[in-house]
Amino acid sequence: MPNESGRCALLGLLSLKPMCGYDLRRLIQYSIGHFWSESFGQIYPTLHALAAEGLVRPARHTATKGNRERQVYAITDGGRATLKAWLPLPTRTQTPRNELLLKLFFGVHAPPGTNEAHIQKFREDTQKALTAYCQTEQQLSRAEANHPELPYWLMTLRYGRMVAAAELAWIDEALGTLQSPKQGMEV
Amino acid sequence: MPNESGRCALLGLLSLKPMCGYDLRRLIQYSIGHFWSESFGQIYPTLHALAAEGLVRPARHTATKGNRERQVYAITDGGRATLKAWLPLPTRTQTPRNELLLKLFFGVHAPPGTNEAHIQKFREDTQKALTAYCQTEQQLSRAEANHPELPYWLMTLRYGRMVAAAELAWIDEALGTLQSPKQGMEV
DNA sequence: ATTTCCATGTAATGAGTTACATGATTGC
DNA sequence: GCAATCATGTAACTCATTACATGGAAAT
Repeated sequence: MPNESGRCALLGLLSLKPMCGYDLRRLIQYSIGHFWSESFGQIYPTLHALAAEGLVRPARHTATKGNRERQVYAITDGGRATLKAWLPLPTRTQTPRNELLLKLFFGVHAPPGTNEAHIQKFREDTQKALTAYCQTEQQLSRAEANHPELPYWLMTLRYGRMVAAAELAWIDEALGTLQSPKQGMEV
Repeated sequence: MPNESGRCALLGLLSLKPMCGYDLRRLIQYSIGHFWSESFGQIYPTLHALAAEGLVRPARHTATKGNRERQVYAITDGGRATLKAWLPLPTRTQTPRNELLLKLFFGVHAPPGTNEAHIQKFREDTQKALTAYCQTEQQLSRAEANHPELPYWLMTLRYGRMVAAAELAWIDEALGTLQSPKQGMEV
């Protein structure tokens, strides 16, 4: 099967409750958005494919609140089995692509202030992300206090939090280095 | 121009010295491999395109040591200008895709031991990466002690090092959580 | 003898985003 | 009245890996 992880991301979320494509998109951004993303262009065709294979099943076809009709999908037993079978498979790590580090690597050729500006932008983004992680942790801990999956969800949030903290520490160090590049970085 | 960063990665490396596609591939893995990668399928066509635009220029066409002939490319003034113009452009962050965190997020459905095994594998990989960063830092600091770009190179290595250290800390915490999921993670 | 490394290139395949088309409803 | 949100879907396009084809030379 091609793109097994994308399919199983949808299956995993549908194991929580039946949803339509639009719901899935929103939930993805809120829940697993900091380490996974799917666009509409992926979600809708994938849902059709999953339905064709019997891993999800079209549920009610409601026109909630007079809006355009929503096609809700529910996971099937086959879908749950597929999810369970996928979890133990070895994870493949994606080839990294960090444009900030790439530009910094060639930073000697950049006009004055360029590198600093990129890092400052990165600091803002990282700070925002860190704040979001903390907020989500608290909201989730309260709203889903007794949910059996809560510890797993918090684990992934902790990852984001700890990496973001490390990035902020690096940012300060890097800005210091750029002020006096001759000194380099002591090991 | 499509794929500007991939092109500029090659231009940046060619600004160090003229190289053939094979050299570039090797140097990419050694120098920027922990945050950027290019496959042969990208490198060779890109080199042709860059040559057609006059950003690189085919240099000697030698059959070094009796091997198959190597097509060496050198960066041109136009290529240097393109690189310089690209550096200040805003960096775009790639959509993250971390299969380990995805599987952990749905970890409640996994057979016993699955999550632990994934994290253990991640620990080994991260430990190896950390060791590699430290080695490269030392080698580079000695071999290129007076190179004006050394501080920039070390900066990117530091990033890898600090993030890897944070990941190792998270790993230990996460393994602890998996032993007693009821306790969750205190904030 | 056989594997590994050097060296270049193309074709097939797979992802995955963005833009577009459509249209109702809700809030400002 | 207008923008934003809800809702689904397709088409075009970009990006990138993998596999394949070729073949000499060096190392084991």
